[in-house]
Amino acid sequence: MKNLIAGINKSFENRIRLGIMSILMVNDWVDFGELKETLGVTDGNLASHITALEKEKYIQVRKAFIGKKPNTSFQATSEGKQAFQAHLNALEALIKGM
Amino acid sequence: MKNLIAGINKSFENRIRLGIMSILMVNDWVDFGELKETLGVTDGNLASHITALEKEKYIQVRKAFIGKKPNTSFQATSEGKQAFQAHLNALEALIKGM
DNA sequence: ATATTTAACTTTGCAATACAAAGTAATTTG
DNA sequence: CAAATTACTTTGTATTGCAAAGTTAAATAT
Repeated sequence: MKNLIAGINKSFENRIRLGIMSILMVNDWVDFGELKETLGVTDGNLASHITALEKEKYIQVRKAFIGKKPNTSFQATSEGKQAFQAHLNALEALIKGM
Repeated sequence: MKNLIAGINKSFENRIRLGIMSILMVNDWVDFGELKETLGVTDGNLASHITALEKEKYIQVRKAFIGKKPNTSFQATSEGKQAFQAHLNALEALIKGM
């Protein structure tokens, strides 16, 4: 029984960030509005969590226009997917016992 | 894709609390020292997380003497096990996608 | 019999985090 | 021109997390 929580990634501890990454693991280019609605958070709160994940280079941003409306969408980077998968593995190892 | 993170239990978001509960899911009456060593945390920090879980009635405490040394050990309550299992289920649902 | 050690905290103090709410900017639609 | 929409940013506050130091009580070493 050693180093049990070492693999847990601080960046993914928060449930909103956990939610964002989960969504982006299986969906490409999900936009701000959809994330916001899916997670049920305020836009300011979502924006700050997104910024945090961006800083770690776990997600990347694309700004575009859909029709005439501005649209910001997000994708997990391969680094992000890798790190998140590692986090999930650590979680699983933790749960399944030592 | 709805209510994705609703089942995530705030009490288990923190990795130390996650670690404590994981250990107590499969081990009965684990003592302070072992938790501390296994998780690699300071005693003050561990104590505070334990207090938090205790307040939620997710774990219970037993104070005893082993030989002549005082010994405090912990067990997950059935409420705690249930709540933690629900948390894990929520995590799994989240990860496996909607 | 003092002094030190050990276990398990508690307190202190500070830095980081989380979040809502309000404010902002650049369109676009009424 | 006014109101709405998108996507933020800023502000302010409350909570959390954590290390380090202090505390208590009993145990052991000198």
